[in-house]
Amino acid sequence: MTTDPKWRRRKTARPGEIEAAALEVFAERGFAAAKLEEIAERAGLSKAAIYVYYPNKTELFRAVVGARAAPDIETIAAILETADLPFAELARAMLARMAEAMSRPGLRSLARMVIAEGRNFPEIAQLWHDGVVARALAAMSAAIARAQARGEVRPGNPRLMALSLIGPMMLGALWIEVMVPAGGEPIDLTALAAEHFATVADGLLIKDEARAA
Amino acid sequence: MTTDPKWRRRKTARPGEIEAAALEVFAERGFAAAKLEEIAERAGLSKAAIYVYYPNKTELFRAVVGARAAPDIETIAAILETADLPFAELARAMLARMAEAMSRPGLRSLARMVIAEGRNFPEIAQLWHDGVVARALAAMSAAIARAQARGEVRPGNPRLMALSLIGPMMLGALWIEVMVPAGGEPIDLTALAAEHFATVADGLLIKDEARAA
Amino acid sequence: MTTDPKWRRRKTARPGEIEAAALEVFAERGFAAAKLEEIAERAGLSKAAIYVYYPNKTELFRAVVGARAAPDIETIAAILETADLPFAELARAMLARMAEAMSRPGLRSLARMVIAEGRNFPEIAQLWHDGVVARALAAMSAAIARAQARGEVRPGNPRLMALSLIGPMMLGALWIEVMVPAGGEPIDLTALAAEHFATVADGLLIKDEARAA
Amino acid sequence: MTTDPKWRRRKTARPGEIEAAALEVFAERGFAAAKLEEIAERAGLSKAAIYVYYPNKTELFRAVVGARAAPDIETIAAILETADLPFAELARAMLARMAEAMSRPGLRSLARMVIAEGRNFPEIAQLWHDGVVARALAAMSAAIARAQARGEVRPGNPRLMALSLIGPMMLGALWIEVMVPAGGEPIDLTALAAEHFATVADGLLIKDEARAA
DNA sequence: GATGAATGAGGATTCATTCAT
DNA sequence: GATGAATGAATCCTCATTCAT
Repeated sequence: MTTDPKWRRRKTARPGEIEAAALEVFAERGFAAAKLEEIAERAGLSKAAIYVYYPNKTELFRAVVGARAAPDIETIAAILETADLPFAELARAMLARMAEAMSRPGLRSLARMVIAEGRNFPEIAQLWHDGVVARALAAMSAAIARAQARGEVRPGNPRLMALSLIGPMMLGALWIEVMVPAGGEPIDLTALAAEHFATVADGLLIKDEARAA
Repeated sequence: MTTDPKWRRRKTARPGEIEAAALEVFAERGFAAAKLEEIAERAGLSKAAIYVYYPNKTELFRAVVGARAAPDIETIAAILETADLPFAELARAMLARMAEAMSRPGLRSLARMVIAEGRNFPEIAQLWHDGVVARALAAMSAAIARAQARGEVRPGNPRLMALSLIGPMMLGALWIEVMVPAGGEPIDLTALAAEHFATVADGLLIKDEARAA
Repeated sequence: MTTDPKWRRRKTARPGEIEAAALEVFAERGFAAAKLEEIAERAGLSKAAIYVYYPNKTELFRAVVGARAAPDIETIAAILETADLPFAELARAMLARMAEAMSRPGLRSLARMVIAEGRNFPEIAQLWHDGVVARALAAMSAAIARAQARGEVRPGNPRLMALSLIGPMMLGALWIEVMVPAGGEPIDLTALAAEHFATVADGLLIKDEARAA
Repeated sequence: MTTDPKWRRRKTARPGEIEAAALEVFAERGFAAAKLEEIAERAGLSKAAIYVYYPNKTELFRAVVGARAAPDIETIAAILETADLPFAELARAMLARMAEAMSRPGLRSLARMVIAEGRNFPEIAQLWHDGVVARALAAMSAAIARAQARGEVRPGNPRLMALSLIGPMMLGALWIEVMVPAGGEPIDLTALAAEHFATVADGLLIKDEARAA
């Protein structure tokens, strides 16, 4: 008759499990509506055990939303800093990478949470601004500016151009997060990346000369 | 005995006042964290009075988030259905109109709220999908398809192209909503619209022929 | 078929009822161990209703322990300030009044609570110090000093003499509060006041023979 | 490999260390508000280790408050039972001893705790009643009765007279415990003992002239 | 219609206590 | 014996909602 222990010491494994469960629940319900009880349940421990690792709900939220996007951002920044590639290659690779990153629900719902709770958690918004969004935007702007200097890209505000590049991928991700569950037509982010690359590289309009030709 | 001006206000004005206050509070705090007490305070009446007009918090939220975007959407759709304009004109006008609409905090925060609460309120996400986003997207896709038929726009998936058009404006709006309060550099949506139009119309890349020339 | 209303508006009556119930429970259990639920029960309302009148447990405690002793103190101070009475009369009357005041459980348990919780609620200790104990002590010291000046009372530190006067009454009250419930022999405070007066009178008074001599 | 000095401490020292820490914490916070964690910290061991020595918080409290006053009581009782001393000497010595005992914070805060928690822990109140207070009171009453029989002390209820003797010292001790931390003027217990002795001596003693007469 | 008063149902947090190591 | 990890049972407090007026 083996005794089934009520619990087992799992000090090192626990924080990860809790954060994973918390990410799920926060993503599903939002910060305020998320119940520690549900997080605890999904993490397979008791409500009180969460307090062994985090002093309160807010800190848990911070830990969950904190820096999780960093790895993805590193990859994208790395691509953009590959200075010797022609800009077209850079842009295509970057969009493809974004499509990939945004296809996984993790980063996507994280981004949605930042949008949702940023007002109530200014430090989290700031964390993401400083650590994620502003960094990505800066890397992209710099790459564009370099390409302009090389004569590959037309003149214009590089920061706004960077928004032109990223915007549709973000919109696609949010669409998947918000509209698809509400019955919206799904979007293939990879296809979007390809189509958007074509648009951004050469424009939508057929040139008059071409038409003329 | 002079009549208290509070009581002269027509009864019919009340729902509008409540919804305005509610929009503010929901936008600032999110659905779950918004308190009816605060809404009532801002609307200048008592918590209980809200229940005269709305059966509960959720219905109030629905009323607030429900159809508010419709007028803006109508304008945009109207532009897009002006069939006889060259696509370039359409796109420029539409982007300018979006910049304008997103410059006012109302629509912007509404959009953010839909993103934030869509998961918890599928019907609201659906309402926005059906009444706002999908309609706008459809109108834009149709305009693109017509332009393709006229030979003004290169071949490609019109829906994805529409996302390329809208995405950056949405991103800009969310940036203003979420990142600027957290210390992010502001964005001029009008400038973004112009720059994005240029990008989308002719692309970022300088053509080899042009370079050669 | 008369409906039995779940509750009735009692705005003005309520605070008093709540404080009475709270005094009981705080006195029985101490601050930390007192449950709002029990207070609510005894006051005949719901836990949440307490929060209509007091923002939290601590404030309720403050309200309960705050100034309740003031009336009794006024009486005692009034006696002591009757400057034209011989000191022996003053002392006898004051001790009798104290016996009376401490015979009612209200003030007695309040005093015990101040002793019990003073460390955890410094402001309450201070409130009692400033409003009750120090005032009484000062009034008594002043009366003694005046009596010394009149040659009725032997020389000596009036403040310490005042403690000699009050101490036994306080001890008697605490005995009733603490030891009697634990099986201690009861004490008749009135008898104690009389006996203590006799003890103290012949010790403080300069003997007639001595004065005569 | 040097032995960690922590482990050299003899096991038997532990209960004492725990009780010392517990006394501190119970005195500072009261029973209910005292946290085992804080006691453990101050005792330099883990919360769980306390359970090796005491089955629960209540028992620890009992152990702490239980018999600690006994030595002091013994001294006082011994003085009082020195039957051959004149009562004036007895009283003076006893008051001086009380002043001394109450000048140390240990006994003083213990007394305060008994007053504070007596209601919630009747057995502790009883323990103190039987082992400390009633014993002291009985010894003192007996001494007074003997002095009355010897004609040194005026007639009257010896028990009430004993309260007259002890009361001011108790009040002084409580003042130091409760009011001084709240900004009250300090009291010199030794001076109080002297002054109170003077007050009480000339009041309790049958005057020489009277005896002579 | 309007509101102040009241409440029930919850949810975060705390802490004495237990258990596996 | 000692402890870090874990938990269950509270308990405070909040807030949407209801009701008598």
